[in-house]
Amino acid sequence: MAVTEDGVVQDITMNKTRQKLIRATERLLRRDGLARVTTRKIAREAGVAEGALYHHFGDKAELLYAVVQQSMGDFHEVLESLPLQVGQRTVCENLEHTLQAAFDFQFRIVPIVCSLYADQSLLARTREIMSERGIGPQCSVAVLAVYLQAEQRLGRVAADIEPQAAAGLLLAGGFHTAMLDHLLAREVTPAAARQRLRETVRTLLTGLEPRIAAESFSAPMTGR
Amino acid sequence: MAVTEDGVVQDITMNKTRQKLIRATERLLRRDGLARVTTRKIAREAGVAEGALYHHFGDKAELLYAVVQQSMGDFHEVLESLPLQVGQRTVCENLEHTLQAAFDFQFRIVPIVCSLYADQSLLARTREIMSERGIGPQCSVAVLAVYLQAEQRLGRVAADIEPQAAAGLLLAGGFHTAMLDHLLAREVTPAAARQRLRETVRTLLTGLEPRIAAESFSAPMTGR
Amino acid sequence: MAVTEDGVVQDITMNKTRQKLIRATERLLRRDGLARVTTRKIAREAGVAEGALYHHFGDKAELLYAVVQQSMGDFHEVLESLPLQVGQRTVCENLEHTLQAAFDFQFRIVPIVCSLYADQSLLARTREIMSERGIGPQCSVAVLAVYLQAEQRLGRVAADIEPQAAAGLLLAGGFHTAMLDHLLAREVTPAAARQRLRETVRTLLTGLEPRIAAESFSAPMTGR
Amino acid sequence: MAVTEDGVVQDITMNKTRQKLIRATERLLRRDGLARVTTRKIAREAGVAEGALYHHFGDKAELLYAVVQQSMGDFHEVLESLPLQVGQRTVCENLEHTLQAAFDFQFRIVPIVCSLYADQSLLARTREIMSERGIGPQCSVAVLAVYLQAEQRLGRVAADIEPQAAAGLLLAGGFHTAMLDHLLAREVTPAAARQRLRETVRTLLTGLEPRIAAESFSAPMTGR
DNA sequence: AATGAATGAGCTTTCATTCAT
DNA sequence: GATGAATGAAAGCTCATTCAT
Repeated sequence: MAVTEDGVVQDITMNKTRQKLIRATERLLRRDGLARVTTRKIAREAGVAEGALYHHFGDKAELLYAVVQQSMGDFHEVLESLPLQVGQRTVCENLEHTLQAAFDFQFRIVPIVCSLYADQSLLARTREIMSERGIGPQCSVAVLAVYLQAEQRLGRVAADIEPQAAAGLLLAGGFHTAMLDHLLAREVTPAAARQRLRETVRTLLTGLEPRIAAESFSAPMTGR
Repeated sequence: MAVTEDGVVQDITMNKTRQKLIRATERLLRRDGLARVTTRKIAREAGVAEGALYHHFGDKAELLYAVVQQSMGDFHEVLESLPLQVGQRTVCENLEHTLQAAFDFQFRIVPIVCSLYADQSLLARTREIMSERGIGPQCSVAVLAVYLQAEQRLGRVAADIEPQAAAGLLLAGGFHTAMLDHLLAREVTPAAARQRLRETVRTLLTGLEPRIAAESFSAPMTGR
Repeated sequence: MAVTEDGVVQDITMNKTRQKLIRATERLLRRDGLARVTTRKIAREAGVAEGALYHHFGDKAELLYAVVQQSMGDFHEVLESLPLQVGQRTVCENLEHTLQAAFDFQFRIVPIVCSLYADQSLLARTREIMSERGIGPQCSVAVLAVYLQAEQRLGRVAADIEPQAAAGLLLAGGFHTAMLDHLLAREVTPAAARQRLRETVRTLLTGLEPRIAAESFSAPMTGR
Repeated sequence: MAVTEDGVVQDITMNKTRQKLIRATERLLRRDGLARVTTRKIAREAGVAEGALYHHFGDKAELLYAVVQQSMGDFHEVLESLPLQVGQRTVCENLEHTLQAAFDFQFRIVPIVCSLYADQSLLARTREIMSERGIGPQCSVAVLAVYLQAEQRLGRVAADIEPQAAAGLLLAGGFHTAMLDHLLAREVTPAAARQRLRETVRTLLTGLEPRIAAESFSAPMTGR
């Protein structure tokens, strides 16, 4: 037994191999997708024997659950510092900065998250894990919505929009873009990605409706 | 074209065995996920021999692609008719109608499309198919962007937004929502889905930025 | 019923398809090898339906036998005119000319003949066909041996060599070379092939033993 | 190197399962021909699981190649010792000894090597393997040619013949004979085979050309 | 006689899992 | 705990053959 830097007591040898396996699996999942991740590849990538996997996990699925747990755990860390930004700088800057970090994360987990959809029983188990631990993508949306709501109170965001819908749109944009980048094997430079993201934020901030002061008294052109 | 013994006119796409295979595949994909759907199971579910699959489709990937294509159904028509809607009714109505059809489609194909990401080589194969036939999700985005651009020219959409970014955002919203519905096994009533979609469209139309002071006293332009 | 130019009575329609199938099979056998020749490819190459094959042949093996019969039939035609050359021109010229024709033939049938060895039961059936019709590669050897024997009688070939062994060597050289050309995918120009063949013939004509008149009275250097 | 429980020293090539597979394959290849030899049958014949085959060989082709390599056995050694025979005993004896070993090898591999020609893609794969490892039938020809050249320098072989052509002819003779033995299912006693080989060597040594008049009265130099 | 969709056994290969060392 | 050879059940796919038209 030993105590790690985090102060957590753990059996070192056990966790060494266990962690190596989890990290190797995550790396492979990201690179090749679930269907191409075999126990043999995992063992090789982790630098341990194939049989060792079964000392630490009941079967392959349990190893997978461990990876999902760990990946999902990171999910809302991305948005962690957002509440501290309320009222600071401009809303536009805050959103851009946050979504930039979100996108980096989203781009990395697309292959893992999507892989879950290839196996309904794996997806169901993931659902349970998220529910048990109170995590999941909906949490990120919630955090972002809370931020927008706080800015609404400060009058820095329009009062009549639905923060939940806006937050969903913002995160959806990043995830969808990440998926298309993977699907189309697009090579996007950081600068282009940044520019793309900026346009998205600006579009959502200004809205699609024409805003012509002179006409604001006449009947709205896109009313319903 | 050919006439069956029943006197029913049918074209190639109505082939009986072919249809049985596509429908069986869709059923299994939704129920079990791609990783658990084998050619053997598909054939049994369709009530045909395994070899028949390879008479009608070059390989499993092509069958999958046929399922996606068939699922597009209504959405494809809605998308095609979108250019005709330019200047008609309100922008809000047109977007809601289009996104409604999009969401129906997206909800159906999430389990299939996401499954592709579980296998990088299948993803690459899909990329090829799309590239050969000049199709793919980016086409839907493009069609929607063209529509927005046309409305921009008519002054029914703000001149300074990026149609591409706005179109991406709108479709991303639906896809992301569909993914979450599947992941969380949410049971969403059609009415709730409709309401949700309306909020999303409204949010994007009005934008997050607070309206200028002069207007903030008048009734909101797109209140509900 | 009709009579062909060869004076053979045959049902034209039957033989048309039958011949198309045999020729298509031979072509494919040559190009792809037995393992890659499927009934589907044969039918397509012949321009008939797959089922038609079974109207003319009991099964695939029977079609193959027909091809082998036809190919083997050509086997000794190659050496047909050789008996007429006895005593004409030089032995060297006659051999070169004959082996040139033999090689062209051998190069073409290597893939077919070798394919037979991939299936012992096919090889056994071929053995029967050859035995029934009195054909086969050994006949070519025999024809060449008879020629050499005849030249021996005229004193144009050494009296103390075994015609059978010499004939075997000559034909073996061509066949072996043809096999290596196929195996190594060598591209040999007609000129190079001709040169190669000439050296072979010359080597066999002169023999490996040193022939130094002055020493012919001393003990032979390579006697036994 | 490793020592088994029996205290037997063994190296990698002596691996038990590996050897069982190679021997089973050779047996089946000889009995049924490549077209009828499946991985299933090989595993059953070897008494191991089908999957074991893929632990020891990358694919079926590599197993086949291992069979060929193992079959070379004695012949390889004889070929290697050939350079040491230069100037030793008589050329005739050396050739007979070498070709005897060659024929034993050739007779065994005819069913395998010929089978390769039944599948152009397998033939191409073989070509690659040979090219990678710098081996192949042409190497045997080359070694024999080098030997003949060395004997030429010693005056024990005629100076004006082409060693390459002569070496090719000698090995071709054995291969062709082996092919005919298989095709015609000839049962040849070792004594008859020996005699046949002797005649072939003698024929090539003396050549077909009639000896010059001056000598034709003396006893033949290599009579029997 | 000719067609070609349909069949289903069988192919090579993969891979999660076990177990003697 | 760790190892990695061995297992054997599937996987995707092929193909000779049949049969209703």
